Amino acid sequence: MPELPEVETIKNGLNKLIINKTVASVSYDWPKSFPNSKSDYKSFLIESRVELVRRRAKVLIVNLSSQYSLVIHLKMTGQLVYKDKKTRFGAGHPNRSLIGKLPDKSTRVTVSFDDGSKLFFNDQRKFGWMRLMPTIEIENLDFFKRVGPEPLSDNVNWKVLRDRFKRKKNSSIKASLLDQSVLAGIGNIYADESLWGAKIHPAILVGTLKDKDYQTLYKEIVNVLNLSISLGGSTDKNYIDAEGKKGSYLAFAKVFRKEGLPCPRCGHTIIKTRVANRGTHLCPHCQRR
DNA sequence: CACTTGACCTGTCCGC
DNA sequence: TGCGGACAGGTCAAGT
Repeated sequence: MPELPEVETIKNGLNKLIINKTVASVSYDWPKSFPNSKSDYKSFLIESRVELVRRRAKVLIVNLSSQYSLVIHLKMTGQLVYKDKKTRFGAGHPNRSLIGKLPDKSTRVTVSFDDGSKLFFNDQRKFGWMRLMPTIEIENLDFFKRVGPEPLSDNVNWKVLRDRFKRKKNSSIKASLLDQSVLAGIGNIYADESLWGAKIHPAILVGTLKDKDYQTLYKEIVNVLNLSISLGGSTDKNYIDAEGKKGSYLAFAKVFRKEGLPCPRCGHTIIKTRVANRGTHLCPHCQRR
């Protein structure tokens, strides 16, 4: 899915595109993608106004004037794409092939605003969801009660990272980075990229890490996430932002999907293996066990 | 408890 | 071409 940088990019886009718009109607064709009762969305989504779009971990929160919010998880293949009435996606338009023909067969939910513009929730694999709930109850969701701190928050530093990893000492470092209750927002791409930056083998057990490792790893996580946000995230297959644009981070990635290519640091061949049951990319020379 | 595996889905790619 | 299996950015429930 969209990881932290992709969700952040979508959030920024939506804050430019849908603030103060009023919902006119909603339609959906896959109930699990929109698990809300008809009376709820008629009362608290229709005719309510979008006030603010926020992000926590990989989750988007659209605050509505009804005191309800849409809580959205895009999981692996979810997209949130805005399309207004006047933009023409004619031949030659850069986003034509991506959003010109929406809705399409992957469109699960369509939110229509009263000015005729629409927000499409597309999701090929149907893992994602868009749930309506009272804004004050969001913090009580199990996920939000357990989720770890935001890695780019001012309150987080390498010592926080070390403390968060304490209870994971018998897990691999990669599995721990993917665990949202340890640290929020990191997924498979940025786990591999930051471990390469820190020269740490993904299968190393957390219990063997030294303070120096945490210092380096924390710095790499911040660098990698910030770089990706500045590049609009990573587009591997499905990801596009709220305007239909792809992200360009993977052109700068060092190991993710780079198996068979030389390591940009030492020239040894990058390999792909399996750690924590996930495809894992690393340089076997720089990242020793 | 901590940790791993299977399930949720569709689509694509690769080997036979 | 067709078919089976593995795999894909995430998370949860159920297993050990």
